[in-house]
Amino acid sequence: MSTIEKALTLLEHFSSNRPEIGLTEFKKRTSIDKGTLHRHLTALKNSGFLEQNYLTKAYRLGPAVIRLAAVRENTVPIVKTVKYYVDRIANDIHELVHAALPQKNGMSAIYAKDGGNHKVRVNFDEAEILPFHATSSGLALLAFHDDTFVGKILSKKLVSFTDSTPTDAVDIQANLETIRARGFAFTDQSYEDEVGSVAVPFFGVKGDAIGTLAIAIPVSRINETFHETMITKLITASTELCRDLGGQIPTNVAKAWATKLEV
Amino acid sequence: MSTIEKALTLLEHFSSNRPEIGLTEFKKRTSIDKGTLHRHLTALKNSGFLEQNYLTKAYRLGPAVIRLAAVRENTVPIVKTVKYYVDRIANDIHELVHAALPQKNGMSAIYAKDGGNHKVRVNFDEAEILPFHATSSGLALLAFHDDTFVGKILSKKLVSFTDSTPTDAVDIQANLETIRARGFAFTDQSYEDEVGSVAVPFFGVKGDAIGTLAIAIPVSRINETFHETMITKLITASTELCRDLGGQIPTNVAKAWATKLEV
DNA sequence: AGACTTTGGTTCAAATAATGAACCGGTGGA
DNA sequence: TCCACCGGTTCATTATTTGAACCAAAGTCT
Repeated sequence: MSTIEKALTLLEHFSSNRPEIGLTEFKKRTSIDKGTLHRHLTALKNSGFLEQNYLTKAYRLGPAVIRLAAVRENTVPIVKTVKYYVDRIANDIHELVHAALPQKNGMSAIYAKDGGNHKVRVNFDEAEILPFHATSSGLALLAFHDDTFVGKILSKKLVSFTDSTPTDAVDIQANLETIRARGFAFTDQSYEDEVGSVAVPFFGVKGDAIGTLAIAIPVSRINETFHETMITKLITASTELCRDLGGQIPTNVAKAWATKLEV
Repeated sequence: MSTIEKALTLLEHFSSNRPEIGLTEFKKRTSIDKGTLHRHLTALKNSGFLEQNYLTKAYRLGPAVIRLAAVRENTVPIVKTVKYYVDRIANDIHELVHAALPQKNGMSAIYAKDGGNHKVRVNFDEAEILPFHATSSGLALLAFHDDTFVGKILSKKLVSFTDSTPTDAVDIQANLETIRARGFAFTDQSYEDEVGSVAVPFFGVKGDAIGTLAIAIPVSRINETFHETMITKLITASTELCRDLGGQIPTNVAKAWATKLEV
């Protein structure tokens, strides 16, 4: 791993829940030498990717990322495009819908909308990293991503979040096979207790999964017919989304989705 | 300069006008060895900061920046906060208003609104880098930033964009002195022909300039009273903005602004 | 008040990774 | 068929990164 990658990995530790991280805390989280850490953090600071709270000396994300995100969204307007479909489904089924993109260690939600008027809601933190193996988003993406990437993810230690989190690589591989055949993924309390979720991938020009559309809902509200409704909505939206983004739906997925929609 | 900084500098080359850059084009723009460049670009790609157009092999910004920007905005909601004031001024004076943050080599607009119903408009590309020495935003920021930073900027070669671009470091230093006394900056066709602009800084907790509010308008529409109106609007907005962000207006600036508002 | 802990930050010889000139292989004209 | 241009790779040389020990300041306990 190059020095550059090592340094950029540090940025992954920031999230909405952990917006500022001090030198010592970084050391605890990474087991990288303090001297090295300090030099990396300083380099990131000099580049505008970090800035320092001048009182606590803790580091937080800097203004450079704002500009880059604006350029990226100008280049590939994924957030804007995805927003339309997430809103549509959310308003339609009155549940929490989100879209997510893959990062190195999990999916990152780029937009979410809670269309709910229910009392029991799933809480959801944008910019949180959703682990691949424990969420429907993650599984839906892995199923349609290249094998080497999947292998790399599943060879790491798979953290358990609930009693139902799958942590056996072989089981997960089998599940991915099923997901590939079906064209969608679902999980039952594998990441948070009492929460189930359904997800479909959407595809890029190469027919590779570049992101997911997903619905997270309290298990108490799931039943057979609603499950089917959610899947239909997701499939329809993803189909249109792929068209908007110039993406190509792999033929076997297109076939699986078509039979699902007919029923 | 560390390897990390060198690699991150590559990201500065991307903008809305130049969303994709190939290896050879990078080589032309940077005069870094091709082998080194390729390794750096690959490292950035592996970290999700870049991705490759699979047909042309050109690099473009990747999905990692989206997540980081979301976290940053969650931590320090500058874009959201600034939006209110930019919109207010734009709707008020019917001209192009924007807010910008400093990057390494210039200001980057984070939000812009054209409140105009005029035929002649100033065109404006968000995520473009506005050079410090040629724009009112840049000058307003430099005037209230630390001297070492200013020295670094002014010691580089100062590119000329129009016949009126100031390129003499001594002249600019003198101008910065004036801006410090007045509390605002203005330029006359120093970056684009026929375009003038006015800008005020806004301040962080330390009383340091962290960004600017600015108005860009065709010179034909500038006159004495309108000039004064623009400055008043900008000063009022920046004062409120600093309050929202918990920033501290340096006492001499506060004094200069107060006398301006009285008149 | 003084000792101790914890914080961020720095140093410099040893270890390692970055560098770049030359090279490779594919593609698209002329 | 040749040539130019593209992205990408190789490997000996070179320069940077690394990390254990150290420093200084601020807080905290006795």
